[in-house]
Amino acid sequence: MTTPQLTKNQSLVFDVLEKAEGPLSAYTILDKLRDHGFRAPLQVYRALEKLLEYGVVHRLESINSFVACAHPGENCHSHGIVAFAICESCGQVMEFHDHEVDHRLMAWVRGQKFKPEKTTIEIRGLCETCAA
Amino acid sequence: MTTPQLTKNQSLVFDVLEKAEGPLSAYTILDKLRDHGFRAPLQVYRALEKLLEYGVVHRLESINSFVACAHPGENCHSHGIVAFAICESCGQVMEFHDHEVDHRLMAWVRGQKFKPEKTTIEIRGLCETCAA
DNA sequence: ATTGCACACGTTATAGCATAACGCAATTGA
DNA sequence: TCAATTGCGTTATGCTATAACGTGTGCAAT
Ligand SMILES: [Zn+2]
Ligand SMILES: [Zn+2]
Ligand SMILES: [Zn+2]
Ligand SMILES: [Zn+2]
Repeated sequence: MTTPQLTKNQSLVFDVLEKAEGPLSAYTILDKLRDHGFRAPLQVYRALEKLLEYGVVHRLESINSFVACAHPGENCHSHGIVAFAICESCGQVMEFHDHEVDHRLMAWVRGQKFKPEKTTIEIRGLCETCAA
Repeated sequence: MTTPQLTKNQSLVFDVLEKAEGPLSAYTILDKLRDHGFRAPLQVYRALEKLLEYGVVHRLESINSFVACAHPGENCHSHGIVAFAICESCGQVMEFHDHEVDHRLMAWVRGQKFKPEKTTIEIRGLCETCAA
């Protein structure tokens, strides 16, 4: 899927996420955009829905937050499963792909005749700096 | 860690989860226990906190729900990372462990000097029955 | 040109998930 | 006995997400 031209709200939300140091909750994004006319959560959630669809933003299920894709330009949807390491102290997120992990997980679910749609891999812990 | 004797509330919550067909939200558990005197969400969340600590219940981050461990008797914490396949149609959950997946993920984070604490792997999709 | 449709947007209200803060009672162990 | 710990009950609050309604705009088919 190619990323279409973003609408005004989508651009605003994406810019906030791109400039952020780490993942943001929808309500944090809302607060950062009040000066730009945002008044309600739905304005954020509707933009996020599209950005997720385009693959330029990821949702971190374990912390109810959103982060800009770390691979600008590429289409993250084509990399297979995306995994995240999330520092619980500073919020920094590392994003990576591992085909062997994909392969093992998909082999297992196929063996169960399970049809996968969306996979979440999130490792919470401490980044190098915060663990020191 | 060995599982201590459960308190009354912990037993009630655990029994509800064990008898359930699939994962339940905390508020669903609350509703099922109103006849037993439960009145407030905290009664459920406090019991869940302990059950998670003992490893007899798992939290499914992607659907804000809780499920009894599929490996009664064993201590699930000792199996390394636990992965779940969650049917989005019927709610059925399959739980499994894969040491190779653990190994790859842990090797990657070690390479980043990241110190992992808790890992979530959740595959949402359709089970064999629902995909037919 | 008019109609119909798709889509983004704005607003209000509501639903669903989780914890803070207080106090009380029972247990334990010094 | 006294202090510390743990579980429990209650009230209130905060955070996350969506339902339902209406508006306006652009565009294609008639
Ligand atoms: Zn990405
Ligand atoms: Zn950190
Ligand atoms: Zn388990
Ligand atoms: Zn199913």
